[in-house]
Amino acid sequence: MPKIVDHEQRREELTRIVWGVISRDGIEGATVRKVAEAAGVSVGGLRHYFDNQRGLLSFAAQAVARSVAKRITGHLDADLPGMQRAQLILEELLPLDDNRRVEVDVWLACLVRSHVDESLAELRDASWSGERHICRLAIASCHGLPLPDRVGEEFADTGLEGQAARLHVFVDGLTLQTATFPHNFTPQAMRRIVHDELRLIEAQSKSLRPG
Amino acid sequence: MPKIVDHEQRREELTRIVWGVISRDGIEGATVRKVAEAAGVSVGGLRHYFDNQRGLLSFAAQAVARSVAKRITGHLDADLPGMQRAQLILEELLPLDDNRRVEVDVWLACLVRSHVDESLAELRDASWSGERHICRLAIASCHGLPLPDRVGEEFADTGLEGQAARLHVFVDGLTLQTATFPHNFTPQAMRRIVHDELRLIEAQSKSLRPG
DNA sequence: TAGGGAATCGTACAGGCGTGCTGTAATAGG
DNA sequence: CCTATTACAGCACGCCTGTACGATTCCCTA
Repeated sequence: MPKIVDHEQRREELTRIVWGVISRDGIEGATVRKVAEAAGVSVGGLRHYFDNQRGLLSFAAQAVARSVAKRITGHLDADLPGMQRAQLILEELLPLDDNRRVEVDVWLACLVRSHVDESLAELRDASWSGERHICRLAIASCHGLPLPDRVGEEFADTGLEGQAARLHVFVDGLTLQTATFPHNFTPQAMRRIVHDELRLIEAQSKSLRPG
Repeated sequence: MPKIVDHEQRREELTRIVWGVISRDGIEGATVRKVAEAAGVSVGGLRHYFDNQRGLLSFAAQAVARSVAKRITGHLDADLPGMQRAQLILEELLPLDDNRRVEVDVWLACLVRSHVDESLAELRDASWSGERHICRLAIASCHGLPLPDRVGEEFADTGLEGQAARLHVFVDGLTLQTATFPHNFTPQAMRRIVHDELRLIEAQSKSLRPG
């Protein structure tokens, strides 16, 4: 058996190629031919790893979620001050460098396409839950509270839960704007906006939980 | 001269059709054939009003901006309490009913496509400026300050300008989330979220501008 | 060393796409 | 009534798409 290539690893490699094509040409420009050309393989060769185009795009979108989740758990393992950890967690969702910019482009493209393509609906909902979880992690870190363990675990305090929902909206808006108008936001500006927001949340905690 | 139809009015009618197709099938599904079928005309007939597909989509996108602007100026002319006016202004940007939902779908689809399609770049930037202006109008209304006259006119107070930028991010995030996850937001919930945000801004004004 | 399955290639097909072009019905002005 | 002009229909062309499938190359195993 000439299993010269690691099947899963090759899929990951090809996924990076797909990200690049989506980021450059949009999701409607991510045709099997373009992806194959960018990867330096034939269209037939691509289909040994992905049954069809839908599977290709779906896998690429899932890979974004995995990539983000991996980086975030890395920050959770590190021993950092709460505010700094919250900052780093949220920064993983923003287009602060080329890698994250590509991921954001893919995320946004798939999110919008999920309006039409039902094969992305499940992933879209998972993305929502994951993002909300990330916001809860940031809120908990910000206030020095114990971090929620699993996705979907709400705060008992409805005030904190409201803060997480608000932060979720804000982060999505910031992601949308920074991805769509990159010339309006330097990386420093993005970090500053996140920082200011976290300070605001921290300040609100004092009025919510006096003592 | 058999000018039986008003050219401009017919373009507006067809534009509504285009909105519906984009909302249902996405912008990549808005082909000239589908639009023609939805409008009950032939592809050739469509081309008497729009030179090509790009012009069709571009006009439809511009029409969204015009439609929103028209409703907002209506609220500005009305004599209302500041907070209520700010609320109504911002609500025009959200998918609170079927009409606005379609507009939001078109807006979002065009915004994302503008990443790739340079023919939408100008409109995208105009949309940004217009939205920022709307946020400034809301901030001014909220604080009982005189409204800025023209698009692009910044507040002299950098604190107010920062509030407008923050509100802009928040509104974009709320629009994205409510458009993408409509089952998570009832119209009442959307209004409530906007209301809470305006109250927060109002409260911040007291600390920013004591007296 | 022989063979077999994995990996990849290249082509073919059917369908949808934007767009150009021609034909035709209908009306307002002379 | 005649005719120029508008509104629209419909077809044709070339391109690009996703997918199916047979051919080919290559490495590992027996």
